[in-house]
Amino acid sequence: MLSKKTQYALKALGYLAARYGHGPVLISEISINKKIPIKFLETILLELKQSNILDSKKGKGGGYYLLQPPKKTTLAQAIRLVGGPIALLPCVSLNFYEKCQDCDEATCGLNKAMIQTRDATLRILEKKTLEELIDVDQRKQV
Amino acid sequence: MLSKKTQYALKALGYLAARYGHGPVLISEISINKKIPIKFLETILLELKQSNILDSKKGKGGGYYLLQPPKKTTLAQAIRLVGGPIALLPCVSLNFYEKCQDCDEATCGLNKAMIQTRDATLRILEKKTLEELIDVDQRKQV
DNA sequence: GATTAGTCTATCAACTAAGTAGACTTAATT
DNA sequence: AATTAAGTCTACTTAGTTGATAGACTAATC
Repeated sequence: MLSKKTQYALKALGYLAARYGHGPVLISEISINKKIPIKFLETILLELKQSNILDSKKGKGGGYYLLQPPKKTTLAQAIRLVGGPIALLPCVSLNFYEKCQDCDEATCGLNKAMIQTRDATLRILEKKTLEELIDVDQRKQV
Repeated sequence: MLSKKTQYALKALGYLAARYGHGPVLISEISINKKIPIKFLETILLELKQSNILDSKKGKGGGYYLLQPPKKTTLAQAIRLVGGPIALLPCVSLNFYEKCQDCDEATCGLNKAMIQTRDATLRILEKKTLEELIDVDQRKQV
């Protein structure tokens, strides 16, 4: 299961994706529409900004906005930015790898099984982009 | 990523699978071989016992053992016993479902994407059993 | 310069991971 | 039968991480 933070980040990115090209969006607007605690959302958006996927504008008429078209960012990228590992075990994670102390990966059955699930998951998450997060009925707006 | 507890549980079950039919196995033996903190392991095994997948024998010559042949338990079952959700979001979890407050599942793009990854993951985890967790070079013993 | 909105710091609560201490149970030894 | 050793079972404590809240601060616009 993804952390709350990651879940919120995906929802916020989806909301911003629907508004791409239409100027900054208020934190409070995202918070209300996506039911995300506003102070938690602040820190998440700030972190996403520091990852250079978002930018913000201060003052009146300010807010957050996507830097690139939604199509350019895959779900796998988005998850890794805030949430960390996609794999179920550290020893099969591509980006957050840690070696097991107790087993040899060449013979470990658990490792083999988890690599398969990781690959199956990535096959999907690397194809889907932020554009797919836009609700079907809003998609024409983009 | 699975919780530490779930990771440990899978490793312990794998160890017990390799010893299935050969009497009780000491907690301390599993702890040493699988590098799991012994007191943490105790609580995990106890919980697994209460799920009726393991049983234990107290006193001298005691220990834990699998109740059923390793083949009978899938990895999906094992993970759910201790770790909970396999899905990446609550709103796509079969066994730990929670409705999102902010979206309609019929139109939500995130929901759709995550259902696909859940199904891909389950397709694998429901085929693999505890038998596959036995190290290749030990498998003949069973 | 007043208002609006993002940024930063500090704090708190809940949960997970892990360790400590001891009680209870069984089997072997005497 | 009593003792002892080998094991699980139960309760409590601590450290670290995650989730969530509050308030002061900074920057941009009007």
